[in-house]
Amino acid sequence: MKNQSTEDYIKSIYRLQKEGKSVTTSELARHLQIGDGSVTDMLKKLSIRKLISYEPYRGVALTGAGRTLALKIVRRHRLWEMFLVKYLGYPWDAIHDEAERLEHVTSDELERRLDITLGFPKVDPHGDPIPNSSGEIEDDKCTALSHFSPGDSVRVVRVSDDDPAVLKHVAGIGLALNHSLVVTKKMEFDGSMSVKVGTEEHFVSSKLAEHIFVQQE
Amino acid sequence: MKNQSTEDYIKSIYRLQKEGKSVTTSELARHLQIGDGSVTDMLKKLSIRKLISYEPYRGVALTGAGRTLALKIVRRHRLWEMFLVKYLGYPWDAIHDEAERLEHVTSDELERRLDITLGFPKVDPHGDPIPNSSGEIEDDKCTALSHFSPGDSVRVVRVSDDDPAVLKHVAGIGLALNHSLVVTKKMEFDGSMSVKVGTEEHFVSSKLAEHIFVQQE
DNA sequence: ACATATATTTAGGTTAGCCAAAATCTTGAC
DNA sequence: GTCAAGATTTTGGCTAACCTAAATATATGT
Repeated sequence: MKNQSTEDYIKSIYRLQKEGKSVTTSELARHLQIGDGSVTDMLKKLSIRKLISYEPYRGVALTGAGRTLALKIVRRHRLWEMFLVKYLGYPWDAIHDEAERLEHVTSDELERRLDITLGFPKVDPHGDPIPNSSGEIEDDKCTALSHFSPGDSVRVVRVSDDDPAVLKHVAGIGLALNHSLVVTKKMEFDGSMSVKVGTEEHFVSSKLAEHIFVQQE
Repeated sequence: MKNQSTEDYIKSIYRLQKEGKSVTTSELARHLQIGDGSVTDMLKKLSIRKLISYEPYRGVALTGAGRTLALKIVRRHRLWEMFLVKYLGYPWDAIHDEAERLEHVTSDELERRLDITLGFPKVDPHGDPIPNSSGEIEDDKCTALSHFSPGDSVRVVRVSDDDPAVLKHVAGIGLALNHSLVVTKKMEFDGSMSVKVGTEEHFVSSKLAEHIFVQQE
């Protein structure tokens, strides 16, 4: 489908841009698992359609229209994720790919009705904010767990959905959105820590701690 | 998408085959709104993939695998229709096109969960039977309203979803699935009739009567 | 500043699915 | 049985999105 591909590019550019990475051809190619040459082709087309500004050899940036489209796709993706969990009982580590497909076939009407049925959710099941219908999105004010120290009491606000295995593991140690935990130990040499969830104590590698985002309580 | 197109062809062939029409190239082309030559191309490909048996100049028929695929798509379509009505509050005349898109991006797992959440529905919102997960479908034992005569008391079992306007009109005169009605008059010269729905009397053109399927009570 | 490593673009080629027009087959009237 | 009308297939072409390899631009270390 024409849409499919366009939307994938725009979404990836949005992601990379947001992560602060410079959005280069090769970065995009890696992200989309597509050859560099193919990406260059597509960037030219997206540029003609005014969804991105593209200067050969200088990387790309979303235009206003591009950003609007990106946020629409993100909104649909996250609404679907919410729906999959809330109505179909999916675990939070199995929703990404389904939503990835559904987002591309979602009409304005369907988007609107999903939003209503779900009760206008503000965040998706991983805690990522859902842009509103006007394309505004709140930037989250949370910090990676890895930045905290023993004694700190925090609440889980978001868990990175980059890797389903991380999500599965997080659920496995009894954590979920809005759960509280206390940092009990921190190994300075490798950044790993121990945290107390309820009455249980769990080991958290530094890698894992970078994927769990929290707010201090 | 590769799937998209394949599934559209297979579904159309299934439909035409079921309606008893001979499934010819031109019939398919008209149904799919595609040029005759393009259809010939595609039929050859589908034939190679053993989804249809195709004899040039002689039309096509689904193979076992083709029929299985067709029923899978029909199942997904009708599950989605059910979902759109039951959970998102869509009116029954606005669900066809949405389901048409959703059906192509539905994994086995999603299909399974939809089925469970909906409570294993046997028919979609228009009364069309939903094939089970093994690809078995009940053939409906209903008759067009147009075949009945004054005095007959019948129950609405299915309404053709060919034309959204028909669905809208049927709802407009207070009819829905499982509602009862009595034929009060029939004009022999044009086949139109009057029916009593609850306390109200409504005119039903012969065209309309051919799209409402009922069982005698 | 220069050479080289790396990133990016260009060029040529592929596949899926479509179209329009030309060629060919089938069928029904006579 | 023949022939024209209608249906079907064939042919040549197009676009979107991809690929690989060659060419070119940028960036880096000294």
